[in-house]
Amino acid sequence: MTTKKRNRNLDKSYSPDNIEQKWYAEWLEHGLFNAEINPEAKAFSIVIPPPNVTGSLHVGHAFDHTFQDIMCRTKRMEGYSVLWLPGTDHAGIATQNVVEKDLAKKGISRYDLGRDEFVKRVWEWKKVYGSRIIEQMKRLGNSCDWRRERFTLDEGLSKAVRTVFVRLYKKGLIYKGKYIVNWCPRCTTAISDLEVEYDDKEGSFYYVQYPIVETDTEEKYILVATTRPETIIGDVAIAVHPRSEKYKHLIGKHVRVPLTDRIIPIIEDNMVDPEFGTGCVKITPAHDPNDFLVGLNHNLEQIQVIDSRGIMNENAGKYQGMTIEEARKESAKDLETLGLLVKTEKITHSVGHCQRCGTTVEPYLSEQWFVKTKPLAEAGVQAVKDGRIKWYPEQWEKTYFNWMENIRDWCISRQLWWGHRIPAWTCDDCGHVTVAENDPSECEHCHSTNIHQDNDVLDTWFSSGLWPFSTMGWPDDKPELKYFYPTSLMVTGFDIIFFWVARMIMMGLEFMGDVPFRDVYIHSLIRDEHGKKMSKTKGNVIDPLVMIDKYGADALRMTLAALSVQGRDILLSSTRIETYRFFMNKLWNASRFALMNLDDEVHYIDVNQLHLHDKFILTRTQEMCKRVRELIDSYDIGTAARGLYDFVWGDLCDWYLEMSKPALKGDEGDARRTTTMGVLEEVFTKTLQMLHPFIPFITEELWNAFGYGDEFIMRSSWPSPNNEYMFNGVNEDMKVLQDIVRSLRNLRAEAHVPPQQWLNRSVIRVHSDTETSRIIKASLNQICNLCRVHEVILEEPSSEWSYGPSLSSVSGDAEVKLPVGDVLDVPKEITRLEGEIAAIEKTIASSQMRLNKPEFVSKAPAEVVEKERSKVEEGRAQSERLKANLESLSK
RNA sequence: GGGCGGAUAGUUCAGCGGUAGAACACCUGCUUUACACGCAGGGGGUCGUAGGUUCGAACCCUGCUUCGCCCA
Repeated sequence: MTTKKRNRNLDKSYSPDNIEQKWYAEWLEHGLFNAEINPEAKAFSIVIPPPNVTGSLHVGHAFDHTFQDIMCRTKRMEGYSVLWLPGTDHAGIATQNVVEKDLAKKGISRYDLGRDEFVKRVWEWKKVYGSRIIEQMKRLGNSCDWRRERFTLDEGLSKAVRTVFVRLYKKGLIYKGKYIVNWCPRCTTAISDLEVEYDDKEGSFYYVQYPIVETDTEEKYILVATTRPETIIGDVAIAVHPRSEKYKHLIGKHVRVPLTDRIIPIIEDNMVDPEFGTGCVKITPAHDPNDFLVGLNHNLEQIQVIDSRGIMNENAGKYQGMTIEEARKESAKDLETLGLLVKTEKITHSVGHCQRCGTTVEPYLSEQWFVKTKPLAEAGVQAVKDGRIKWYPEQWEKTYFNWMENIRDWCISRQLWWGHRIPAWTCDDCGHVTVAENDPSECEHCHSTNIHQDNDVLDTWFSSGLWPFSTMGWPDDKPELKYFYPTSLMVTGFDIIFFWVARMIMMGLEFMGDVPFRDVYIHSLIRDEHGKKMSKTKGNVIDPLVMIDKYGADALRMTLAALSVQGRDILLSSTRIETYRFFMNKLWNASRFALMNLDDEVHYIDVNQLHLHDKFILTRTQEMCKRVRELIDSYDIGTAARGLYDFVWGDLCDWYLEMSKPALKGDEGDARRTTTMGVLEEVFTKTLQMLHPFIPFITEELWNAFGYGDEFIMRSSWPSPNNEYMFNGVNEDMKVLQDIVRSLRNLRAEAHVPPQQWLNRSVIRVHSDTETSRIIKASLNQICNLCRVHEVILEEPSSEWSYGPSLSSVSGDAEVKLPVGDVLDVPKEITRLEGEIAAIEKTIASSQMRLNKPEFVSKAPAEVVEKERSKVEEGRAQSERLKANLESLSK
């Protein structure tokens, strides 16, 4: 005989306080999150998308992490050796900005400190604040192997970054050059194309006349439209389309650049759209990416008039020292004075902004490092086409292909101090650039010791791209890499598909020779309850930590899991979380009920003692074990969570627990009581296990209360369906019973019988040779119990009616009646019956209409036709019975 | 300009070829011996629009309207 030490003194309502922290500490202490290389077991691994070290946990992380935690916990229970590898990234610009702002409060700039001292300060800052988000992740219940926590600027990861840089450089896939890049004048650094966000902004089109120098033309001016008059002083040409009827006779002539004395040519270039604006454009190679290319093709001068801080420079003449905005106004005014400004026109155009600080991005000519991405991208496309990587939902594959197939070179240098400094040293004597993994002491070409390291650091995403293998010790040959790489799954938001997912694929293929992950699950973003993006300025941010404090981590996790659907934004509100908080209490109380009715003995189920409702809940439990696992394995955690919610609240609490009460009280004898206890044990054990990945804390607590604490639920195996407890047809039979019960309860409510009042009897009239009759007969006591009547009488529909005035309704092929004596409100009951009859006849009519169509009968599947026929048949029988009742009332 | 996704009950969403569902909100009863963080019952939808395919369409196809996102 097995016994369990039960805790029958659970609080009347669930409170997550203490419980969550207590179990997290226990799990940690027992090393349950630790990933071990176990050749006997299959590996399952996820590397976490490293949050920004400056950040704090927002609800998007909470969602992302809940999803990963559910996967990891489930896989552990399924017997995999699971690695969930956590960490943070150094977020170059963001972190540098934060620390600079902090210093600014004390009136210090990073230049006052110098590079080394500043970087030291950032590290200090990181030490103090960088662990905040990690602590927050723990509150959510993340089962990460914290021993393996990594940071993109760690020694190991930095080594990986250098190795990759050097190898790509040697392969010719990294190069340095002077190009137009996106430049943030506030952050004073280059940024990649992806870090520019475009917004429609109000602006003006300035129509400016450029005086033609030659006198042999009919026109004296050529009219150019520009949004940026402040760059006119940097103009080096006017371009027209070679076949432009309007302008082709001007090709080769010259114009005088307004506001200057310079003379520039009118050139032809296919890039010009003759339909747009005035049909010709000014060329400013130093301040526009398109003009830059035109300038290269025509070998034009590059005149920079704006500096790295967005201030007009020494080439800008009288505008020197002005901001771009000021210079724009001022030059427009001057053009007007000169009579060269024909008109201005309001337009909306797309303007790029720095993703980090919102400042208008400037096209800026500077020396930068780039990755030649084409060859890497081709391999990345192939990996997905081959099926080595699968996207969930599949549609994202298209987005990925589209970007990868049109990829442009990636500007990887940043003019920052916080980050991986570019491992390139230029020789002051011979000019040769030495790129090396270890800091060189001399130029590899001329052996001069007069060398200096490049000042720039690498884009943070350069190091994030290596995350799936750099975190496992690459470039060293580590057993982790063999066992856990490629990782099983990447879970992240669609907003970083290009920034990160695509780059990990390229880097993984290039350096590991294999994909970084087999599956990539892309989820939507969390928005507020009105579908608005959460932002601090809008004040609609839902802080997951506040929600955890208020409702508990389990409630938040369950909410996020249940709301998750593929391919749609997730709208979250605190009332949503409240709903799932109530679910925790429901589960708590259901368990409390079970515990109050269990003794310390573990009772086994005597299959011969099972009633319909027992078989039903046992069968449903086994079905859930199979289904939930399948759903989780196919990443459909939303359906899984909602299914569990409905199962617990509906099948288990509303029906089974209510129906188990008589047996548990002993009303059905000892054998029934012990078997029912066995059923509770079976159902609760498995239910808690299935719920555990979603709501780990409360399930661990309840697992203990049930006395299973010799082993953590976290370490238990995913429950497997037991065929002995699966019974054919019980779900359908149960539905018949439930419909009868609902009909009777409905009659009670219609007659305003107070819920607690017991009625003497109800009568169910059904042919005794039917399934329905068999089902009801076997569950008479249950009907009494659920409908609060002392007696249920089963009789033939033809029997003479002898129970006086009563309410009646139909349920399937049964007629349910509730004798209520003289209190029957006859006119009201007549109206109700008429309504019920009308509803039934409507369904008969619609079925009949289908059956009347010969095509339906001949073409629809036989079972569908049969279903319609039986609907008509049953409907007619029902309506006849109700009509008879109606008639007897009307008398 | 190219691409993607959404439009279903008051609200937020499931359903995605065979009789419209849930949660919240609303209404009516309830101190029913697990739970008022609860129980029972109820009202509420011509499934954006116009066509098409089909015996049958919320579901498949096409156009349109509208909202959102990504890319250029």
